[in-house]
Amino acid sequence: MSDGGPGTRERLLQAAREVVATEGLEGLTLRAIARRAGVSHGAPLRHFPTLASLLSAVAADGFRRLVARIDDDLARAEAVAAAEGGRLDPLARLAVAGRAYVRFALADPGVFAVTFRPERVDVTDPDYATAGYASFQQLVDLVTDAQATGWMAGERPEDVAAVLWAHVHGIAELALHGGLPAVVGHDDTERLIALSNLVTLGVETPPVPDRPTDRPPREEQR
Amino acid sequence: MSDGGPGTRERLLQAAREVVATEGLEGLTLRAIARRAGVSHGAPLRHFPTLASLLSAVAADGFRRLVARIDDDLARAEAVAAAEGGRLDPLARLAVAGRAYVRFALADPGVFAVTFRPERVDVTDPDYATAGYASFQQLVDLVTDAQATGWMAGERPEDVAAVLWAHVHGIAELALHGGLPAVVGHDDTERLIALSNLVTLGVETPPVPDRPTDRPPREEQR
DNA sequence: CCCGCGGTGTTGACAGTGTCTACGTACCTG
DNA sequence: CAGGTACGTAGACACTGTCAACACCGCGGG
Repeated sequence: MSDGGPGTRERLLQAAREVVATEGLEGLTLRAIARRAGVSHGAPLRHFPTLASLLSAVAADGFRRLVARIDDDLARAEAVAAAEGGRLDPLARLAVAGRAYVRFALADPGVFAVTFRPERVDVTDPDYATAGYASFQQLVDLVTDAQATGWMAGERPEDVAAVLWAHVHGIAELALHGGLPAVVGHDDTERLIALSNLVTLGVETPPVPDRPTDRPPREEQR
Repeated sequence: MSDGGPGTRERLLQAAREVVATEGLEGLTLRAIARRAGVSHGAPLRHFPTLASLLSAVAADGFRRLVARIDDDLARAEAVAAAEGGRLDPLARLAVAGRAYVRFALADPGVFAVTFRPERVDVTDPDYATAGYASFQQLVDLVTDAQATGWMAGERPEDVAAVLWAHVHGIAELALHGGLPAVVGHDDTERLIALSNLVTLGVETPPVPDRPTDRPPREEQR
């Protein structure tokens, strides 16, 4: 047998990402995933007991990519600050993490939507739960650092982290599905992110250079 | 004409609210609504061209009740302040409105969930759009008042309102579907609301007395 | 050898969904 | 009284997720 292609299980996960990217949440159906992966409509059930568990696997992977993206943006912003002979304030780091969260949501809206839609995902899936917990813990650590400077000192870091997460998540959902132009008159998400960070943290968002591999150098095609 | 009960159209809307309250978003199906209303599965389509448009009507009504609830809580908090010989700061009014928003979400989770789920609602429905716009405008007015005191002066009030709305909405979604205990270790939503207001507005949330008619005696028009 | 056997995939069911169409009725108006 | 219109029903259609039955295929043990 040729080991050239990935296993069917991986192909199913990739097919799910492609379907949600092109057809949206509505079209994210078990049979559509099977069609995209080139297998029969019953084949996915040999690898996942149910559709929700397949989507949970996609979501857990999304959590892990989110954590990596935030870490990467933090390192990137820190490098900029170091080049100017300084270091990033803990509040500034929180601001960078918040922007990275929203950017991640905008870069992969389908996976992001699946991840936080409890009616599509099996929230009791252990892999999903631990990946989500790790993502939350990343934020708690940033909050703990910030509290050392006196900001929101005395509050439980988990509570502060939950509030900040809710705020940033609300911004992401507004940018994704809220119809920004209809409600605000423009669609400058970056401005709303900066304003959100200013309101919650009282801090300007530090610059983060665009990553070279963010989008393959393909111009929009016709 | 109208003699015995409400018209079929009203019965359908009420049935939709009951179904989502008891069966959740998953069970909110056209045929389930029809069954609950005691009509055949095709009858709803005589009043609404599609399921999404029926849910849009439910959502638009939800928007109007939300506006009324926030106005009511504002008046209530203002009365408390007046009894103590003072008046509410504009930032304090924003805090009261934010708490009212979350409380509304918790009081009617089903309707709230439907209202902000674009895949269930027809967002182009004119009634839905104008009701949603009115709700947003209520917030913009509160923000404009607060800006007169110097807070976030110079920012477009629509932008500030959008950010605050996203924050409060994120808190509501976290409280509803985020599994607060799993992520934070307790389920004290009031504390998270207060903390959110403290972070965004730098202000303690003023007290709002519980309304006596919070769950009104479900009176039917007869 | 071949025999079973577990992993994998296919096919065909089944109940349930939203929506469309055909049909019936009851009521109001000209 | 005739006719049209609003409303409700029943049946179909193409979907969906899930399950059961069947087929293939690489193996290890009699």
